[in-house]
Amino acid sequence: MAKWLMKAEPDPRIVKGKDVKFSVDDFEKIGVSSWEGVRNFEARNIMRDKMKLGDKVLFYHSSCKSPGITALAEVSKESYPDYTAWDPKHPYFDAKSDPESPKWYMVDVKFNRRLPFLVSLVVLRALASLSAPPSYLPYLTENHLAGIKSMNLLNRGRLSVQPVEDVAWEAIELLGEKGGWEGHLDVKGSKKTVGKKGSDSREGGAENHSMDNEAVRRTKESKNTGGQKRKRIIEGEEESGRTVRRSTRRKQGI
DNA sequence: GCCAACGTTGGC
DNA sequence: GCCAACGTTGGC
Repeated sequence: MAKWLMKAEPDPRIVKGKDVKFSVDDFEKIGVSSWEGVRNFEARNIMRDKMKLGDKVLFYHSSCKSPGITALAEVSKESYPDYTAWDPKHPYFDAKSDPESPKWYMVDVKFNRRLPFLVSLVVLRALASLSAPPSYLPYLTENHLAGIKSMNLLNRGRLSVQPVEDVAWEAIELLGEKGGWEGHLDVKGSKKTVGKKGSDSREGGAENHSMDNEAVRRTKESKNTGGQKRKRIIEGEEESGRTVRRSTRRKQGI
């Protein structure tokens, strides 16, 4: 059984007069949701070709105060055309998608359970900067740490539907279940830079002298330093002509 | 609100 | 088929 991570936006955002937010609260309430609105070929291909019934899903909060993994879910229906692309009134309308040969696909995902601890992006980045599992997370193995380091989430920020390795899944599940980094990793560290905008962004105020917070800071400084240019071949398809460009978001399916 | 990263488009 | 320009993503 394969494993995946899927992003959604928990904060309200109006597109074409409709709110496209979809939070873990919404998800839990609704139980099962279609995953419409993905307008990126690689993510689409994963949903269309790879995601199978019963596959496990990490539910991720994106574009919000504390981005991170909030819940576990699973695929409850395999791919079918994303019909929202055909409705001109819909936020995710795409004039290039034709019911006769659908361009965009989606799956249904079923809410399983919340993680007691938010496994935030900040925490994951901080852990990924360590060379060994920290002593305050005794359940975290070297393999887990390696799994975290190689997560698409950390290395390919913009892919909204992405594969997750078994060992990374296990690490996330343990972290979300057990926590244990409080007081060690500066989770509130996602706060704004105090003072000037733009230029020299340090981490907000806090005089963090612990090794762990040092890890957080270092991570932030060395962030996505572009680096390797990658060429990504999206198997199977070249699309021509202009399309709706949104690629990551989705709307709530009510 | 800013802006780096990067996916997509389209001119050549 | 390359690559500059463009527009979006999404963390901060």
